Amino acid sequence: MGLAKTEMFTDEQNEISLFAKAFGHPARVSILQHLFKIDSCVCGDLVAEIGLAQPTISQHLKELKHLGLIKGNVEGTSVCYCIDKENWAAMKNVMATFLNQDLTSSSDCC
Amino acid sequence: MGLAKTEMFTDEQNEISLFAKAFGHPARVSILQHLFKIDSCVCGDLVAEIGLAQPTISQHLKELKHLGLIKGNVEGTSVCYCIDKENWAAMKNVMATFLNQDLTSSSDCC
DNA sequence: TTAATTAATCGTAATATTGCAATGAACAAA
DNA sequence: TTTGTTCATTGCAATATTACGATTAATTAA
Repeated sequence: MGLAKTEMFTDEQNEISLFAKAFGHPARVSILQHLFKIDSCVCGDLVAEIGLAQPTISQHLKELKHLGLIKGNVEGTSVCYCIDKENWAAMKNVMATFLNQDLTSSSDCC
Repeated sequence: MGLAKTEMFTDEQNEISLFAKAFGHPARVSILQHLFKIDSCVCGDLVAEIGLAQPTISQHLKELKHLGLIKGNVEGTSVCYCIDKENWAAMKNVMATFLNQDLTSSSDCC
């Protein structure tokens, strides 16, 4: 159905999956890496950097902004996007907890 | 179009997004957490644990297995699934590199 | 004002994902 | 053998995602 039944999962599970979904497209991974690299950016640069049309980039930026991972400031006719480092750190904690589960257990059973 | 143009991104970006996509559904997050928790590999107890139909769980397991994050051994009529810890560790390295990008830079620009 | 620039939004087509009923395959016990 | 159990696969319907042309909104410069 394409519909995730969020009510049957914990808040943590839903949060992890929402963050993961944001990284689940190479264009968004690329956008985030680029924003980290140059430390500040405008949308037009991203359109040139990544080979997708301007509305497509804008749509990906909107998703990342909605999740709080980036923020955008209007500067004249252009918009300055950058990583929201506070929220990024919070997201990283959530993801790290999930990814580091294996530290507690030890042996392979199968 | 729903089609990711993988050829315009780096192998690393595509790999990150593939792993992230696997975690982009709460059911798969829940399956992985459960497999970690009970450590001894359960089988279709997952169907009881999570509130989804057996074919749905089986489909999610197939995706996780295809990515190498879990492995399954047939034991009589049941199948024993567990985390592939070696591959999990490799995945964790890839994801950690992506998530820890912010450690190098410092100041917020916007 | 007008023109140029930049990015968001709208509308829509193509594709992907999710979920499950029905069925099938493999195995164990009777 | 027959029956029951467990899980995979098939086939579909419902929904979500992705991409982009066309347009709009906001701003700057002339």
